[in-house]
Amino acid sequence: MTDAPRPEARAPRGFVDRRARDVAAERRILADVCAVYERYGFEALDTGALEYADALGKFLPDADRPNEGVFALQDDDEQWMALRYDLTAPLARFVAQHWESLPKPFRRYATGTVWRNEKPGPGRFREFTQCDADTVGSARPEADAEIIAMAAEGFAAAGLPAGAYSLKINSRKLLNGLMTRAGVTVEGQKLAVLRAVDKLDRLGPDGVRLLLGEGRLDESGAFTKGAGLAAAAAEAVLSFTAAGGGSRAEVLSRLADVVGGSAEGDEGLADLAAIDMALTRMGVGEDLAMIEPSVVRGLEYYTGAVYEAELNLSMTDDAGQPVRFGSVGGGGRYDDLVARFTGQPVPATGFSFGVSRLAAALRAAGRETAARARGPVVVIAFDQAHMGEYFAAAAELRAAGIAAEVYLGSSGMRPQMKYADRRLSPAAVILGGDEIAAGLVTIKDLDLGRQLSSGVTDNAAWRAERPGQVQAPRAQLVAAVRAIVEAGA
RNA sequence: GCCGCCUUAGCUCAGUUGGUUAGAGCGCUAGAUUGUGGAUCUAGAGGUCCUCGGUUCGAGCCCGAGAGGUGGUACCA
Repeated sequence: MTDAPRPEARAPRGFVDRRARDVAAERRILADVCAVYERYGFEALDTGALEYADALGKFLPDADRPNEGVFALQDDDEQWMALRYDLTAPLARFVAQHWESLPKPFRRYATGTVWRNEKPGPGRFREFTQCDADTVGSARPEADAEIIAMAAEGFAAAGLPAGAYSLKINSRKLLNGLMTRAGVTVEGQKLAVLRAVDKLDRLGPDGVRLLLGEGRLDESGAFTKGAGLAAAAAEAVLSFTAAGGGSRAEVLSRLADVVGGSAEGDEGLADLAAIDMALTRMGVGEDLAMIEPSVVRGLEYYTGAVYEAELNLSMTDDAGQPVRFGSVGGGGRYDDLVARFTGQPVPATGFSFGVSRLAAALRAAGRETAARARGPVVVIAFDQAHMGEYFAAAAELRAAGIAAEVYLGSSGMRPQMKYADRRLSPAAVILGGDEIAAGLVTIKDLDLGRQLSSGVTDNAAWRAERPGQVQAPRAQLVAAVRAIVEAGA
C-alpha cells in the first residue's frame, strides 16, 4: 500500500443504493404500469440517457448556466451533452427528428432513469425513475382525458387502493384568464402569482394572501418576496383558488363566474368540460379525478390542461413524524415543445409517474407486495475434495427451476449456515463424506429451524436437536428440496 | 440560493477546567462447539477525532475560515 489517502466509501449525495427488495418493488410497479399503457394503445420508445444540451436547453431554469439543473459534459467535438432530466424533452426531440415517418397522433410510453443536478431533500433525489406516456399530434381535450384515465388506472395497477390517491386537474388557460381578470400583466408578477397559488395546499389561504401581497416570513426565518398585488386583485385570485370542491361540473360552474368572459378563460372552461365528459364516459369517478384550481405545476412549458397526482395516505416516519409525500406524478399539455425544433406547432400531452417516490410511498404505507427477497438454496461447501458433487447438486436444482448456489467462501460450516440464514435461504443442502458414502443427502429446512429456534435456550440442545433437518436418498434431492421450498413460499 | 442545527470506530453516541497510549454499546471476524443459524462467554480487527489555519509548553475540547451532512425555505422542466 502507498500513503495515498484512501477514498471514502460513500455514494454521491442524492444518489441511493437499492437492494434486492427495493429493486423488486420498483420493477413490479414498472411492469404493471407499462401493461396499462400498452392496453391503452401506447407503443414503447427508448432513447439514450444523454441529449445535446441545446435539445434540452430552452427550458432549463437558467439558460446562461448550462451546468445548473442538469449534469452536463463536453464531447470530443466540444459539443455539450447533458443527462436527460425528464423523458418529455427527449420525446420532443425524437418526434421532431422522425416526424415524417411517424403515425400521427403518435402515442408512446417510456420508462427510464432521469437525473437532476439540484439539492436533494427528503423524498427528493438526483437520480430517479420515471414512467411516461404521451400523445403527440392531437389537440383534442379527449387526449388529455385519456391520459388522466390511464394514470388513474396505472396507480391502481401499481397497488394503491381506491381512495389512496387522486388526480387534480386544472388548465393554464384558466390561470391566464385569471391574470386578465386580476389585472396582472407584467410577466414576472404572473410567475409570482402562479407560485403563490401553487402553495395553497401547504400554506392555506392566509399564507397565499401574504405571498400575493408583500411577502411571507416562514418559520425558518427565510423571507419570500410576494407578488405585490393590490388587495382587490389578491382577493380575486383567492376566490379563484377557493372554487375547488364538489363535482367537476360544480367546480366548472363556480370557475365560470370568476374567469368566464375572458377569451382564454372561456377556452379553458370548454377544454375542461370536454375532459369531464370523456372522463365520465370512461368511468373515471368524481372522487378519483377532480378539478382543482390551485394546481399549477412547473412554470415553463405547459400550455393547457395540467394534472397532478397526490397521495391521500397519511403516514409517519421512523421517528413518528408525519411524512409528507410530494406529488407522485403529473403532467399536462405542452403544445410548443416540438415547435422548438420544427417551427411547426405540434400539440402534445402526457403524464409521468414518479416511480421511485411511488415505491417509497407504498413501502411507507405498508402496501409493499415484494415483502422480502428470498435467497437461494445454499449447498454447503463441506470438503474441498467433493466440490464437484456440490456443483452437480446446484446444477440439478437450477435445472428444476430452484434458485441455488454453492457456498464460495472458505469458512467452516458455522459461518456457512450463518450466511444462508442471512440470505433468507429456504434450505441448506449438506453433502458431507458420510452422506456421499451412504448415497444420501441432508437437507435443512431453515424456515422451520427459524421458528423452532425461538424456544431453545441451550446451545448444546439446539445443536443436538438439528431442527428442521431431514435426510433423503441422493437421487431425490430435487423433490425433497422442492417440498421444503414450496412449503415456505 | 437563503436561514438554522450538526460533524469522534461500519452504526448510535460518551469524552471532566485544555494534560500522557481517545472509549462504550451494537455490528463485524473468529474461538469455546474436531459437522450446524439463535443465546452466552472470550478474543480480534476497525480511528487523518471533517479539513486547513490560529492560540497554547500541550488541542477531540478554545478561536477563525472552509467542506460535508441534515432540517426548513426557494426552485422543481
